[in-house]
Amino acid sequence: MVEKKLDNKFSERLNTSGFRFTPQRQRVYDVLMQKRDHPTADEVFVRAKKQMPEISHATVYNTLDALVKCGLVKQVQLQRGAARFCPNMEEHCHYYCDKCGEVFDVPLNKNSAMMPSPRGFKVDHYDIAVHGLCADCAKKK
Amino acid sequence: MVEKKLDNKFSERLNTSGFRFTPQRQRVYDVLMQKRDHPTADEVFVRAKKQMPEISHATVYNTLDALVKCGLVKQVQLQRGAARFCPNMEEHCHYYCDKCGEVFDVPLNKNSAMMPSPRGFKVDHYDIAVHGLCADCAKKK
DNA sequence: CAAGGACTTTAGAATTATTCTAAATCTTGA
DNA sequence: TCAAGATTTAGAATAATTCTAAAGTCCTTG
Repeated sequence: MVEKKLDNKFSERLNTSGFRFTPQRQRVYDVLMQKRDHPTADEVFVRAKKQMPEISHATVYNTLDALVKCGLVKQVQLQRGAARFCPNMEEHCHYYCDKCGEVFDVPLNKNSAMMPSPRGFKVDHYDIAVHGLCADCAKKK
Repeated sequence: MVEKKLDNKFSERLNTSGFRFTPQRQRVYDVLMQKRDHPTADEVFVRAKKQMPEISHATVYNTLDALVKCGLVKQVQLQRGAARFCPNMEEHCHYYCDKCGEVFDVPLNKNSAMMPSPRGFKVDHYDIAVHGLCADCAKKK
């Protein structure tokens, strides 16, 4: 029971939040790390299936929730419809093109602390999106 | 055709974006103004129905979209699931309690300009949410 | 090793949120 | 007044997510 501890960071992180390591969870996390384009749960499902054809829809949803709870992944809700997922845990904000749907991360300097703090509110995390047109779409318009 | 122009700000704003004034749109907007608790489209529908029983679901959705396009209302996506709507067009951010779901606006000082600007990206608007626990829920925990 | 328990996965059903469709109605300008 | 275009409506359709029940896995204890 002791020797599996050092498996890797990923497995440790799951464990400390009370989750077990499973191949499905590894696979979902790998999918997110491999192509960092902020896929939806369904896109993750499709990609995960390529190497693990028997994985189910529900597992992908459950896993994404678990990873969010572990602090391994961020859930991003940029518009109505499907949530997107992002394994970049650095402090950053999302630039979102309302035309083509492209999303990209922009690191955030420390001064995000400029946010006012209503008394008593216990901040968990900030969620900052910038909507507009990406360079390409802006040109075309 | 001329004398309706000065109806009110609301109607003007619709017109300048190519929308017509309709009683349904007025009603939906009134609902948002009367109770500023960031209702979902469905909650708006229920409230609107009280004084306008024949209003339809689709109209509420269409209207909310129209109001967002006019710049009269903001759409807020704080979590998975239903979008919420907010008639406060001042620069502000949303504090959201992940436990009880309460949302409140906090005005934002001018220094929101601190946001980095990737070259070529044409910013339309910022969308800033702060997740955590409201004072009440933080106490209980 | 066997049994029990907790956690996880799976397929598919169910639910929720939103969008679409087609027909009816309304408004506006010619 | 008429035609075009916008709007509304009920209900169907779609999309996104959650739920359910059964089966599988892994660990711990006897």
